[in-house]
Amino acid sequence: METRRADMIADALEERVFAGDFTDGDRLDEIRLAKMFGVSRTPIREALQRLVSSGLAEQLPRRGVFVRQPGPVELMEMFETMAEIEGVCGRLAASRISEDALAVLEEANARCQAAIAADDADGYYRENERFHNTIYAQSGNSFLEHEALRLHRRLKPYRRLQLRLRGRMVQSMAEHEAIVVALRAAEPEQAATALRLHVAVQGEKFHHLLASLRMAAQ
Amino acid sequence: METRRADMIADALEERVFAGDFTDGDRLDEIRLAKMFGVSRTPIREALQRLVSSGLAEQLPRRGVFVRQPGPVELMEMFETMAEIEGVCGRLAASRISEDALAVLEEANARCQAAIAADDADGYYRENERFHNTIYAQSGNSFLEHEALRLHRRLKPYRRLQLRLRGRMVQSMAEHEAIVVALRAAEPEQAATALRLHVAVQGEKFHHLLASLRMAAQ
DNA sequence: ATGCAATTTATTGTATACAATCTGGTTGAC
DNA sequence: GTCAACCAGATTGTATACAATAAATTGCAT
Repeated sequence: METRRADMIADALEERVFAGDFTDGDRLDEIRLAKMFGVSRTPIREALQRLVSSGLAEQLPRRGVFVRQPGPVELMEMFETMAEIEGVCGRLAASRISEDALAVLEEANARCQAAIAADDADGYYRENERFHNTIYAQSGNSFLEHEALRLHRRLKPYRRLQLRLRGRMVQSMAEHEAIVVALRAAEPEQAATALRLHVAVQGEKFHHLLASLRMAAQ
Repeated sequence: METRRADMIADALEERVFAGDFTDGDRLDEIRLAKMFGVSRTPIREALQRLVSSGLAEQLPRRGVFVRQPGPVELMEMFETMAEIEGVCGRLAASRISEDALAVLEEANARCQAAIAADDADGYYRENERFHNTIYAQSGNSFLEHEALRLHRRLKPYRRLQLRLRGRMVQSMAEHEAIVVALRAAEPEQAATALRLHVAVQGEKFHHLLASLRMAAQ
């Protein structure tokens, strides 16, 4: 349970950054935020430090902290890194995954299919996340798992966007199937490649999305 | 330049944790530290939060922050993760590395050789670090580079220990040579494997070291 | 003597007060 | 008119004061 106000405020601020209430370059004014949350500057400052340490904001000493949304280049880099890390998880999982976990993956995929049929985007996303988290865990390396979860969390808003593209969900499902096949066959390189591609495609799709948004803006 | 006291204190505390002045489970008493550094609790608390966010300490709400040295299992997990990430950097670098960077790698290796001949452990370590940092950078993905640097920094003290094993430095050098060959040949998988093995061996050696230390303790 | 409970003490979390420094604009010299 | 120095206001960084909560100690009953 979160009992520290600073932590609750940090969560709230992260939400609002993701939601776009605060956008890139905005200064996070301590006094303003303090009034906004009805607390003193102290817990605000602690919360801001947490944002900084998780990369959502940047601190210029004696000048303040500014939200720092990643630009297109950094986003692509983050997607590439995520793809590589998921590939690693897959390669390790291929030789370590349990039968139960394989069942969980297949179940998640089945529910994803159902969600597509029902046009339930939230349900799809929830099961999709479950699929990926399971693979992280089955890497058998909890340190790596946590790193993967961290990055996943950071990319969440963007990953989600990309799913809105027409036909992306069915394609994504096909990729999931291929991943399970490789894992069940205990083929490390195949699993790694399948996962790497799966996430890399997400990055590409996202890139296309960005490009089309930019076109639309002109 | 570091002008904020909190940041300087954070650096100092990290040093002392690495040096073993504070060991696993120790509570980092705010008042004690405040007196020790001659400041108030405020900058101490900021510094402690930095330690927590970098994983060197753990915070139990309303109870304090405690240093948290990784145990043998977590250390092996960290080494494995480092090995995988370096492998990834190598694979990406194989198709992206510049001629200049290749020259830097070869120069670093030459200086490593010289340091071995001169029995200069510090020099060896410095050039070794340069070697690895160059590969991170040549992954062409600065986000990945930063992640690699972060982990590297975290493992630094342990990596260093392992070099003290007899014959390890010459073996390590041979591995470096193989890595450069793979990179120059632009062979992604070969480079990835060479780097993965190189770091994985470090983990193994470190494990042996731990085991022998444990034997000696009995 | 031991186990439990109430109180006391110590420590963290938050609020406020003060110091240091950065920003922006104004003034003055050239 | 341009540029630099300086002053006023605002904002961050640090110190201290207060509140809330967890640990420790004492006292009591068994």
